[in-house]
Amino acid sequence: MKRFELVKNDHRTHARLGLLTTAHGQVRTPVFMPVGTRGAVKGITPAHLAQTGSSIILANTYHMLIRPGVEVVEALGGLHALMNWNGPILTDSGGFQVFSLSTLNRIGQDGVEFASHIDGARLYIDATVATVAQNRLGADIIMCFDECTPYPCEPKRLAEAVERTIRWAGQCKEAHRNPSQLLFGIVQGGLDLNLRRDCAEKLIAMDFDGYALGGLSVGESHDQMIETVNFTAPLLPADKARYLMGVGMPADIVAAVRAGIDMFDCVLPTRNGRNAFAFTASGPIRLRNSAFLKDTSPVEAGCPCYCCQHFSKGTIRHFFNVGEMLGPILLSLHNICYYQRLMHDIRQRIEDGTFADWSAEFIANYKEKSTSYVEGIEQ
RNA sequence: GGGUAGAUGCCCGAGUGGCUAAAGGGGAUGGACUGUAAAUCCAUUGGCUAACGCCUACGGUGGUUCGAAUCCACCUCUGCCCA
Repeated sequence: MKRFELVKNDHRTHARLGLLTTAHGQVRTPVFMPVGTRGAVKGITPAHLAQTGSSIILANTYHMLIRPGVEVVEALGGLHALMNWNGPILTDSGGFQVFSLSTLNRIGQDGVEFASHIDGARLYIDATVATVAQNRLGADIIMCFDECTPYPCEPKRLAEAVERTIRWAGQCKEAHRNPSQLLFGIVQGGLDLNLRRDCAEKLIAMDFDGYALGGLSVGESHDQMIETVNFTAPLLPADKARYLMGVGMPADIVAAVRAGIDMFDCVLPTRNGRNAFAFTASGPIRLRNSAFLKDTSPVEAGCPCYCCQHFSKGTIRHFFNVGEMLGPILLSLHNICYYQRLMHDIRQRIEDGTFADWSAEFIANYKEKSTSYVEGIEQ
């Protein structure tokens, strides 16, 4: 069975349409995957999630290992039952926590020793542990255990991380016991293009079901990230899915699709939604701002989501102002709906051949509207 | 009428002679967030100014002092207790 079918290549960019087949259904790419780290996409019921056009969602191995643990997930009927999601699920291996919880772990040659961020309990994760856990959780796509590096990063550290990531990838491949689950390798290397190429070549030789780009959107600028994606994506096999992990802002996604990326995940729509930040076609808005006090219009005119169909900006501002949980819930829902509409537009544009101009204009517009986005984070 | 406690910036509230335009909350305003330790975090919040700085401020009026939100006198108002 073919796991990834290339449906169409855009003529003027590296963008492509694809169809990813998993044990729980097919996914049209380019795709955005909402993040449900601990088994739930924060604030959104699976029914509402499906209504946004989401076809595949994420969960996180590290967090599910900490609580409730693999055995409990199994006892509850597996990840799909726990999440009440019958579509495809992808689990991240915990490699991102090597980065995000760097103050709570110690990286060794063979694995990573975590001190639980909940109670300090020791949790050792290596390639085998991560792979076996993901086999048992039962996700449709599982990720190799990798070392996500920070930005900036010492060249020596970066090279060591790439070396470990490659070695661990081989161990993941070896430990992988369930062929109905797709296993993706992860290309690391920071902004070092030679390391990226090296890592990609070695992973490709191991023949994974798909390839991810990791270690990006960790503090570098949009342009730095896209430069790295532009260089690395074409190195990957055309007949396998390409996944840019953790990305990103709408313009990041559009730019990466231009480079030939098929899959994305990001916490921005839900996290920013909880923090009163709404993505809209005419740029981001912050619903806590007093400008919306008596605004009777929806967050985004024409948006079909439940939030925009039934609530005004003024009402949502009120919910945030008084701390009602409905505010975060509604904006999370809207933001995911926005992201899925964006992905739909992207696929449609590739389909009808108007993606190149449209995407260039989209990126230019978005850059203009978001200052922090252009500047990146100075370190 | 007698006694007693108090009056601080938008609000609550610390501060009992100089380090005070005044702690800490709250509220308000703005910002950040990229494979989620985040329904979180950060900044600003008397006036004028680009800034140095100047002015006005701790119930009121006077006073003591080189210097007062802080000490003294009187006044005004508020809470509580007793008649």
